[in-house]
Amino acid sequence: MTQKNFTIGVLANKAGVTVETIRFYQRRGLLAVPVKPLKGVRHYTEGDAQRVRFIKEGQKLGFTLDEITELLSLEEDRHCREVKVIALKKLGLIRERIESLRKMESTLSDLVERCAGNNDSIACPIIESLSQASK
Amino acid sequence: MTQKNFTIGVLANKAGVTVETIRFYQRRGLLAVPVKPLKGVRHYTEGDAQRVRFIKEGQKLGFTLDEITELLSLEEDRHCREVKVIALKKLGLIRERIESLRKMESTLSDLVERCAGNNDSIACPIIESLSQASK
DNA sequence: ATAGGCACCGTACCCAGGTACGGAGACAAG
DNA sequence: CTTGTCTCCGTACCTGGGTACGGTGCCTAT
Repeated sequence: MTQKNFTIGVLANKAGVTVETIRFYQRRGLLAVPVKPLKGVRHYTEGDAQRVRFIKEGQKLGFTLDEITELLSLEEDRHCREVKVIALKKLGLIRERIESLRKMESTLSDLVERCAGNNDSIACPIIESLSQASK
Repeated sequence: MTQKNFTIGVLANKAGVTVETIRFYQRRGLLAVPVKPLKGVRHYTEGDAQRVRFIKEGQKLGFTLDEITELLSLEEDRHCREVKVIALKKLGLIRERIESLRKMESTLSDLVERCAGNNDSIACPIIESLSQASK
């Protein structure tokens, strides 16, 4: 379980990232740097691989590395409440971003629809709209 | 119309950005640098203010500065077709982003719902999910 | 014992869209 | 005519999440 059994390159491979990314996570404090024997290279465990996968899953849900650091610190013991708070905040942010993009989508699709797309029309509605600066 | 009438600070104010931003747009080639009289400061026109507002409107619709540069170059004459192509590409990207965020939102809201939020439960579904690394 | 391939480490660079700093010149008010 | 506020200009820095480089050390197979 605590057995150190593979090198950084193998760890990177197992977790689906590059060696540079592992080292980057170590610098960011997301991943511990294992003790280096006076002669030889550092050794990593299955737990390290699991941790990197946790980070990647967190990113897929939209969490930043700072948030993931916090989530990792809440991994052990019962911290459901704290975790839920972080998740709800992220959920709110995601919904805001969706709403903001939805507005862009709506305006832009309307403009595109109104744009003939031939170069004959009096004026391009898209250009017109940008020039209006309606605020 | 072509009358040069105000300074960079006034331009920034009119357009709702900072002086630094104006200078940044000049470096990026979005905005021309007016001739500087041998003695004195550069002067800007209402057209410059209009152009900065165009840039800001473009950003609100999700366009990058590079895309806005292109849109600005298509402002004059009839380039409706080319403009529409750019807008459609952007629209596609926005829709992709919405879809990606929607998936996050769905997964995360499901997890949040399943999370009791008290620290008593056996295991936090959110932490569990991140640890699964289901890919 | 030596060659090739990793590991180690510090540091610099990438993207986008700015923001900040600092010295020097210009200009308007008092 | 001096003081204070702009302007001008080059350059460095910021966020986030990495990617790249280059010299050296270590390990393994031949």
